[in-house]
Order: sequence, then structure tokens, then C-alpha cells
Amino acid sequence: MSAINARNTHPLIRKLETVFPLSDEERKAILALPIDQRVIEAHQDIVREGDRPSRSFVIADGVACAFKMTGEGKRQILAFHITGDMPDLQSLHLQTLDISIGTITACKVGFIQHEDLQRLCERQARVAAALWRETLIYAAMFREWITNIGRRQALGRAAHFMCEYIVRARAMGLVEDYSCELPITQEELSDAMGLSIVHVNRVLQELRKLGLINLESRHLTVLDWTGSRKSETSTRDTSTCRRRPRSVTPLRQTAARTDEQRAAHEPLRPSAIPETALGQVGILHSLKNAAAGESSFVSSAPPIS
Amino acid sequence: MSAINARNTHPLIRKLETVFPLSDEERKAILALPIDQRVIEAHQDIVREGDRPSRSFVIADGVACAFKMTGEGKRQILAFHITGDMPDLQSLHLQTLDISIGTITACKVGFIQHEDLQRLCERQARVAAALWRETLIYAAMFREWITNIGRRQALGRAAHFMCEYIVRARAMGLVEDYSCELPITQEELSDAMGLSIVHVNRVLQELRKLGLINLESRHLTVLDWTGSRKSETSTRDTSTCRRRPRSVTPLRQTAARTDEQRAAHEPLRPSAIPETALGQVGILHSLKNAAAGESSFVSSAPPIS
DNA sequence: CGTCAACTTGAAGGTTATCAAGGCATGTGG
DNA sequence: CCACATGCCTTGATAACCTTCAAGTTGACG
Repeated sequence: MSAINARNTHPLIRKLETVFPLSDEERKAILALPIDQRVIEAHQDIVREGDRPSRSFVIADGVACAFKMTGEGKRQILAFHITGDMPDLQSLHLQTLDISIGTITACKVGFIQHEDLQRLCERQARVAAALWRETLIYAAMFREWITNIGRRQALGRAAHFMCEYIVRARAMGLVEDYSCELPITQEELSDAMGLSIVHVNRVLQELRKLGLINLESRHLTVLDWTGSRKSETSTRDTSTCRRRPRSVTPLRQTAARTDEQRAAHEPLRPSAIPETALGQVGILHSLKNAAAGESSFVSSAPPIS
Repeated sequence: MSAINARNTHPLIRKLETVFPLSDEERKAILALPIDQRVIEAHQDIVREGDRPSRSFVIADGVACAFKMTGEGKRQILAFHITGDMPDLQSLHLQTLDISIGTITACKVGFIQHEDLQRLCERQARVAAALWRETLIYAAMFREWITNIGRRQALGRAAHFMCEYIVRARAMGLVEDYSCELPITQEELSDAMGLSIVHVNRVLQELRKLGLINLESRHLTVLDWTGSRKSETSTRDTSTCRRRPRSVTPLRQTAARTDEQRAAHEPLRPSAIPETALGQVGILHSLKNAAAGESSFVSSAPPIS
């Protein structure tokens, strides 16, 4: 809310400018898009699996989520969407939606007709590319999400989630001092992380006890971003990796963070501490890549003091 | 192998034609792409997390996988890629790779320079859209994968996986009578499904015991696709869904399969049996949506007798 | 002051991981 | 042709992690 109305710009422009600065012409073209703005109250579905929307939408304010239901009636939340996101941008090319999107908090939502977007894309090639890129970034987030759920246990999973969320919020300027609104209930968190509510509750308490996060009245603060309390780098031992013995470097991820990449983001780089702590290795790395291929994603956000 | 060499066409053309028929001009443009074909042996990385490739590649034959490594050295496989796939197409717009891609079997791989692809996209708008769509389909697969790992337990997870794999293979014409090659070890399966090897082994045996699949010497057959052994539709009861009580229709997925969609795919439609059986509800539904928005994805494959 | 949603806690049981060992096929060199 | 190694699959026992059930607490709000 606050930060958003402060900068009174078109959410789409803000979003795209986290990638590259727009030309006047491009900006004008976006501002010319007919937008149908609405407020949708909390806990409502905006679109549903199986719909064939003729328009997409931007979230101008609030938090929404994309989810699927299992045949058994279990819900899996796939992503939380914040200001500037276009959660169903894919429907521009994929007619039938494979996900539902619902609000978490009340949301200000701007609907844009597909035809208008299509026309914009035809005329402004760079904008088209930026939108494509946007969908690719979502895909990268999904990959991160899979890895988190598939290969980390509850504590690390929650820690990772918090980091990821705050990095994303930061890119939209919603973070100050590693601190942001997190208007998401534990039930919703559990559906996002593939855990039970009860266990999420316990894990969050554990994170608090470890002095890693502060989470109260829907406000999240990451206390130990840099991983000052590292519990030894010992886990980073080759012997840990039983799998894939033929591979040249099983712990490839470590190697993948080149010095160049490291240097570019020093202030935000989490340390190489093991799963149990915040500041998890993979997070920024992937998100950063995903976001901009480059530094722009992170560095376009206001610097953390 | 067999089926691929039989139809001796450009893998990219075959792939794109699962979406819509190409014009002669488009076909010519694709055939004119300079491609660097190579054979890469099994269990080798093709590209790695952190790389900044200047080219993408098509898999002309064989199976590869996209994966990430955790800080702890655990591997999560995100997708298996078969003939016709372009696993790192995203690198066309996202400079730094957030995943590694390695071969499972020996692969015939065709590398295409980004500049050439870019030029193709500029000149053939429909091809550009098709490629964009291709990346969107991958994203839909990732979403399906998240749901599978996050909200299903081992047996259903494995069942779902088998269905998904065979549907994908089928779209490339690699399936006959619900039967295809599955040259993937249990270890690799475990990294894909977020389980331990031991447990994957047990779950596969369970599926065999239930008479749902046949899996030996790297050949998979789905025996009970239609779910003839349904164990009552009883799970489809509203009371099952404790979560999200405010939502209008919690079991939205059911409703989402409209009659129209149903009719279009009757022969392949899995029944609405619970998690424990193959022919899991979500699979075709999402994949189908993801794939074509329409029927084309599935129906372009040779019909199952 | 009562209600409701969200959060919290304890106890019990189920699913899945881990450890350890054995089996079976394939391939290689002597 | 046999000994040996290697990769993959299999099995049993034990323990850890997480879910479920059941109940209680807290805070916001009318």
C-alpha cells in the first residue's frame, strides 16, 4: 500500500523498468492501454482453472496467489503475486488456464484486453520481449519452488521461502531493512510449501527461536541475512553427495557462483551456510539470474542501508 | 530412437507442428537455420547453472533432464526432455542459466545460435509466438510438477509422473498402446519426485502389484489408464476439503473440466479416481491446456488404437 | 461479551528417509 | 572362460520427519 501509492506510476511501467528503462514512446504506448481497474476483496478467485480469459491483469496493489487443486481437494499454491505482477500473462498465448488465481488480501487489479496487449507487442518489440521475459522469470521461480519443496526439509524450506519472498518484494521497492509486509496466513504458507499447518507453525517458531526471522502481525523481518551464525561450512564436503558420482562436479551450484557474479551483488549475497539457516545459497543466485539475467533486477531496487 | 529416425524430419519442425501446421515459408526458414549437430554421451552436462550460453539446442534424439543442486549437494530434477524439446530456450532472453541440463541417455543434440533464432523470430512472427508458447508450456509443466511433489504422497506422485511422461512422449509419437521407453533409473526418478531411491523402488513395486503399470528393462506400460478399477468416487466429497472454507467451489478442478473439454479428448481422458491410481485427474487436464490451449497437442499425435 | 479466524500446543501414528546388505546382470582383463 | 568390478535394483530394520487429531489460546471486532 504505502510504498505503492507513494510512487504513483503505472504498475506495468514500474515492473518493466526493473528490467530496462523505457523510451518515452514505449511509456506512452503503455499508458495508452485501456485498463479496467477494479478492487477485488480478499479470498476471491480472480480467474479459475479451465477459464479461457480474453484479458490479462496486472496487480496494482495487494497480494494474490496462483494455485491448483488436487483431485483429493488439496490445494497447492504455486506462487504469490505482488504489485506489478501479471499472474496470467501466459493466457495471452495459452488459451485455457491451467491454474486458478485468487486474492490473498484485497487487491487493486487492472484488466487489460488481450487484443490490446497483442497490438502493443506488435508495435513495441522491446515491450514484447520484456513480457516474454516476464513469463520466463515466473518459470524460473517455479523451478526454484520445485527444488525447495522437493529437496529441502521443512525448516530450510521455510527459510528459503522467506528469503525468496523478501527478494521479490524488494525488487518492487516494498522492502526496508530486510523487512516487509507478509500478509499470508500459516494455512496459506502450508499450501505453498507442501506442509501441514501445524508443522508450518512449529517451523516458524523454530526460525524465530534460532534468531533468524521476526514474524508478527503480518510483518516479516529477516534478522540473519548474511548468515553470520554459520554453523560451519562443513556440510560443503564432497562426501555429502552420494548421487551422480559420474558427474564432474556434483556440487555444481557452488562453482556456478562465479566471482564476477559474487562481486556484483555483494551487499545482498547470502553466505554459504547450510539449509537450516536463512540466507540460503540458491535463492538470490537463481532469482537474480531469473530476474534480469543480470544485476538490473536487484540493483534497480532502492539500496538497503 | 526407432520412431524418430522413421520420420526423418527436422525435430524443431515436428515440435512446432504439434501446435499448428507450418507454412512452406516458415518451414523453409527453419530448415535454413544453421545447426551444429552433435552426439553427447550419457550422463554428461550439456550446459550448467551459471552459464551464459550464446546458443540454444534442440534434442533430436535421446532423453535429457534439467536439474538444480541444493547447497547440501542434493539434486532436484525439474523436467525430463525428449525429442523435439528445447530445454534452454529461455536463455534466448535470460542471459544467465538458473539450471543445469544433462543427458540421461546418449543424445543427438542440435545447437542453434541465438542470433539465428532471434533473426528467425523477427522475420517469422508466428514462429516467434510458437517458441514463446513453448516456454509457457514448460512453465505449465513446472506448475504441475510442484503440485505433484507438494501435495501428493509417494504412490500418487509416481503414478502421476508416469502418466505425465507418457502423455508427453505420445505427443512426439513415441508411444504405442500406452507403452514407451523410459530409460530413467530409479535414482533419477527419485531426484525428480523428491523421494529417496529406496522409497521409489517400493512405490514402483506397489504400482506393479496394483496392476497399474508394467515397468521392466526401461520400458513402461500403463495398464490401467482409464481407471477401470475405480475405488468409488466417494473422495470427491465436499467434506474432504477442510482448507479454504470461504472459497465458492473448493474442488474447483472438477468443475473446471467442462463437458466440452471432456468430449474433445474422450479416448485419453483419465477417470476421476483418487490419487492411488493411474489416470490421475489433473494430468491430462493441465498438460492438455498447457500444451495447446486446445486439442492440437494431444490430437496431433497418432491415435491410440 | 461472544464469536470467529488465526495461531498454538501436545500426543499418537503414518509416511518416508537412512543405513546396511544382498542380488543380478553386464562388461572387462587375465 | 572365469574372477572381479560396477551399476542398478531389491529387501529389512530403525529412526526421523511430518501429519493428523484434538483441544486450547489469543486478538480483533461487532
